Amino acid sequence: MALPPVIVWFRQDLRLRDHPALTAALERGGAVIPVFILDDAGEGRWPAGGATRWWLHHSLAALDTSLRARGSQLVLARGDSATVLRDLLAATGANAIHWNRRYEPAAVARDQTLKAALTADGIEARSFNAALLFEPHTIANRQGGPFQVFTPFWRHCLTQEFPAPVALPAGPFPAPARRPASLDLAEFGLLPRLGWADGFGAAWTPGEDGARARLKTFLAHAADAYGAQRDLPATDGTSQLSPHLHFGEIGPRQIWAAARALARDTGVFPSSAGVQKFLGEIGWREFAHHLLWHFPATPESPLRADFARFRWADDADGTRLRAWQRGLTGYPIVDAGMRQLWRTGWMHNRVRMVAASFLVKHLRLSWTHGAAWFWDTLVDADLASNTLGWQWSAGCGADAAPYFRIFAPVLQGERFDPAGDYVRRWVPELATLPARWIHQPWAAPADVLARAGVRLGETYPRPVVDHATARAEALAAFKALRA
DNA sequence: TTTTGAGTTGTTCGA
DNA sequence: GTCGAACAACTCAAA
Repeated sequence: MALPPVIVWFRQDLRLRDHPALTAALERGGAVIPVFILDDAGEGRWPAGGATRWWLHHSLAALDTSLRARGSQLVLARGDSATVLRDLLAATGANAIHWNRRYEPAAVARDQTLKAALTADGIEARSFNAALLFEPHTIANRQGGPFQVFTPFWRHCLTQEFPAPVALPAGPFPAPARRPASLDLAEFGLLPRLGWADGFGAAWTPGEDGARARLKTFLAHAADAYGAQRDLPATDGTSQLSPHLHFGEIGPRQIWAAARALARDTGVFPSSAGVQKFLGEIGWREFAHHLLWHFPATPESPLRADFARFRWADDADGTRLRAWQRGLTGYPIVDAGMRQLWRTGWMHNRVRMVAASFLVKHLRLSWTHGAAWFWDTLVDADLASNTLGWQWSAGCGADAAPYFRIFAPVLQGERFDPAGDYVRRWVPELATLPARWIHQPWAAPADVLARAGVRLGETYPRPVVDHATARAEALAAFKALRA
C-alpha cells in the first residue's frame, strides 16, 4: 500500500530551493501534488494588481517547468482556496496539506480558519516559514511588544539565530497515482489584454532561475558599491530583487547565506559596507512584514491614529492625481519615475521616495491613493512593503519621516541624476535639454528651450504646483495636525 | 526605576 | 560657498 500523497500549496513561495513545505512533504516518502490556487476573493481588499498578475503568470510558468523537469507538474485551480483544497483531497486521496506562511491580514485569517477546519477533520495541515528570517511573534522589545523603530528592531534581530536555507530536494519527485485535473495557465487570464506590459519582458526574468541570476550578478558586481550607487536612478546600483522576493522565487535566508558565502574570501561578514547596507534593506523588508502582522489595519489606516483627521487637498475631479499617475506634473524627476513605473512595472527606490513625497506633500493627496496606484502598477507590489513605504513617506507610519521632510524635486534631481540621464531616458521630450536646466525646464531661457524643441505647456507641462508655495502649504497643514 | 541619547533616505535659512 | 541650526514628537534601549 503506497503512502498517501501530500498536497503542497504554493502561494508566494514560487521556488523549489529553500522551500520547507515542499521538503517536508518529500521527506514523508509519498507522492507530492504541487498546487497553485488563484483566489482573488481570499485576498480581501488586496487582490493582485495588474503588474503583479503579469509577473505571476510568468513565474507560474517557470515553476511548472522546474517541476516537470523533476517528473512533477503544477496543478492550477481557481476559486475559494478551502473549497479547491477539499476537492483535491477527495480527488487524490491525500491526507495532508503543506504550505509556507503568509503575513497579510486576509491570508493570515484564511489560513488560520482553514488549518483549524482541516485539523478537526483529521487532515494534517502543516505550515512553515519560507518568507522571513524570523516569525514576527518571536521578535519583541523589552516590554514584550512589537518594535516600531527600525534600528532597535534590526539590532535585536542581528543578535538572534535563524536556520540556514533548506537545500534543493533531489529529484525526481514521486508523482501521485491519480493526477488531478488542472487548468491551463492561460485560463487564469493574468496577462493584460492591452499591451501595456509589452516592455516588461525585456526588463525582467520572473522565476527562480531569474532570481538566482539576479542575486549572483548583484553580489558579484554591485554589492560593494551599493552604498553610493543605489541612490543613482540612472545606474543599475540596486539589486532589483524586490519582485523575486515578493513571489518567493528567492527567500531572505538564501540571500543571507549567499552574502555570507561571499564573505568567506575576506573572512569578514558582511564583507563590505555595501553588503551590510544591502542586508539592512532585507531588514526593512523583514520590519515591514512584522509590522503588517502586528498592525493588520495599516494597509488602509494610518498607524498614527491622529493622521486620520488630516485635511487632504480637494481634488474632486482627479486632476492632480491623474497628472501624478501619468507623469505629467512638470517636475522631470517625478515624471521620469512615474513613467518608468508605467513602462517597466518598477521604479528606482530613490525616485519612489521623491514621487511619494510629491504626491503627499506637494499635491497633498492621501498616501492611500499612492499606495493603490503602486499596488496596481508595480511588479514588486507587496502589501507589507507598500504599506510601510507609503506610511513612512506620509509621516503617519512606523519610524516615519518627520512632517517637515519634504523632498525638493529639483534638488533631488540635481543631486542624484546630475547629468539628467535618467530624465532623458524616461521623459524623451526633454532629451536634448542641457543638464543645467533638465530638472527645471520652466526656468530655462527661451532660446535654450527653443533649441531643445521644448514648448512648455505643449510638449511638456508647466509645474502643476509651485514648489515653494506647495512646500509652505504642506508645512502649515502638517503642522496643524500636531496642534 | 528613571534618565538620557539616538534614531534610513531632507530642506532652508542665516551666519 | 560652507556649515550648523531649526524644523516635533515619540519609541526604544542603554546607562
